[in-house]
Formats: sequence, C-alpha cells, structure tokens
Amino acid sequence: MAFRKENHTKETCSASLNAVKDALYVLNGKWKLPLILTLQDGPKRFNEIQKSIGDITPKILSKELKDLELNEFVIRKVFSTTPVTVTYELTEYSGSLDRVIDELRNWGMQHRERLVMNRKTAPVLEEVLG
Amino acid sequence: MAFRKENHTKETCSASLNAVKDALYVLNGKWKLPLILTLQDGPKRFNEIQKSIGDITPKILSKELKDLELNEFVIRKVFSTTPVTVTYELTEYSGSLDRVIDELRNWGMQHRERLVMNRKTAPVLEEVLG
DNA sequence: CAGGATCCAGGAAGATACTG
DNA sequence: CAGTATCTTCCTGGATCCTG
Repeated sequence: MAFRKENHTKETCSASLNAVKDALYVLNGKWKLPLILTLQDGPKRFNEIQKSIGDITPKILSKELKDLELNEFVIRKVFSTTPVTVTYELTEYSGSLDRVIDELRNWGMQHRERLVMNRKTAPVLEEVLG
Repeated sequence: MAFRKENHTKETCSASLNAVKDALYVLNGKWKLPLILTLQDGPKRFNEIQKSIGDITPKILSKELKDLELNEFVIRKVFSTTPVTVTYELTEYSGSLDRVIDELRNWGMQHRERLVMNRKTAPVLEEVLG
C-alpha cells in the first residue's frame, strides 16, 4: 500500500514518487512495450524487428534499443559476418518486468470495462487505442 | 505472467498490450501521480492543490483534474458559498491503483539499486530525477 | 545490413493575462 | 476563488537521405 497515511512524511513520499516515476519512465514511450513483446519470440536482427513491429524508423528503433540496453532488458550481439549481423535479445532481467506488466494489464482491463459499464466515454483511452 | 509464450497469439498479445497502455496512460504525464499523492491528505481546494504541488499553472491543473475526474479517481464538489468553493477529493475507486503503484514503486526501487550497483550510469533515470 | 545525420510536425506543458 | 484564453517553448517521434 504505497503512500498510505501512516507513512506519509515528505521524505518517504517523494522517494516513493521517484521510484514510481523510474518505473513508469522505463516503460513509457510509444515503442518500449511493443519492442519487448516482439523480442519475447526470441533474438531478432535489426531489420527483423523493424518489420515485425511495422512503421518504426531506423533512428527511433536504434534509440529505443539503446535505452533498453542501458536498462539491461536487452543484449546486443554482433557477429563478424560480412556484412555484420547484429541480434538483439531479451535478458533474464527483463523478466523482472513481468509482475509489473501483469499488474498493469489487469488493472487496465478492469478499468476499461468499468468505464464502459458506466457508459462514460473515456476520451483519454480512446485517444490511445484509436 | 503477461505475454508468456504459450498464450502468444497476435490477438491476446495486442489485447494485453492495449490494456497495459491503458494503465500507463492514466498514470502518465508530469502531474498525475503528484496530484493523486497530494489528494491523499484529504479533500483540497483548487488553490490549495496548486500551492501544495508547486509550479503547476492553473491551465494544466484544470486539465489534469478533469482527466482524473473522467477516470473516476477524483470527485469534484461545488459549494454555493460566495464566492463558490470547489473541492477535489479522491474516490474510493482511486484506491484500486494502490496495488499497481506499489508494484511500480517496488520495481523502480530495485531497478535503480541494480543500475547503481553495476556502476552503469543511467541517463534515462538521471534525466527524470535531476 | 545496421544504423547515423538532418530537418520537421504535433502535442504537452509553461508564461502571462484576464473573467464570472 | 476557480478557473479560461492566448501565445510560446520544448520534446517526442517521424520523414528522408546517407554511409561503413
């Protein structure tokens, strides 16, 4: 129970806030999740990834993969073929996200159902899902 | 265990993805979390909120509060005093976020520790936390 | 093939001023 | 007090072209 009253000093509170922001930050952006998902099929090469998630430009893909590398979710392997082959694959550590993602997914599903049941339109969600 | 291999069809996968995106969306942005946190102290008025989280402009605060209302995390109450008094307070439903936030917070803390231990600088996190 | 370089568009957020 | 209106700025991400 994060941030509950009994433990609600400024210090613990802002520490908690920062931790949550850390977590949100590594998952945020348009491509992080799709990238992680597609790599769960196994190692893939740059162009394979690009095809599999469609419409991502090389620049963005490159940047996103570097982010994922920095956070140790993805490992980049270079093979000295000609021309060189580069593969990206998920690390074991990336599995630590499973619990978080699972929680987000469950909450997200019930939230959408709730809004629909209440016959409220939810522009914020519609925007995201098209 | 989201997105695990055995259940990895395109349909279930993209449904899961969308649910996660829904959840991320409602928590995202610069002000959603700070706002929820400050309202955990109890109902507050517009200007009180503004002072308590510092540096948010009325326009942004107004918009963020409307988002939180749409998602049913916050309820707006108008009192016919002169001048009118408006309070914002958390709904019970907002408590459903506790589990999610808790999971995010725990993961965020261990992730930061991990990166520090590995002596990797983590630009992505440093940017966020200053 | 695997990316980097350059330029550009759109949305989120800030500054400032104003109103019922 | 509780916002709205307008203008500007910044930042993410996209388009296009280029190279070891």
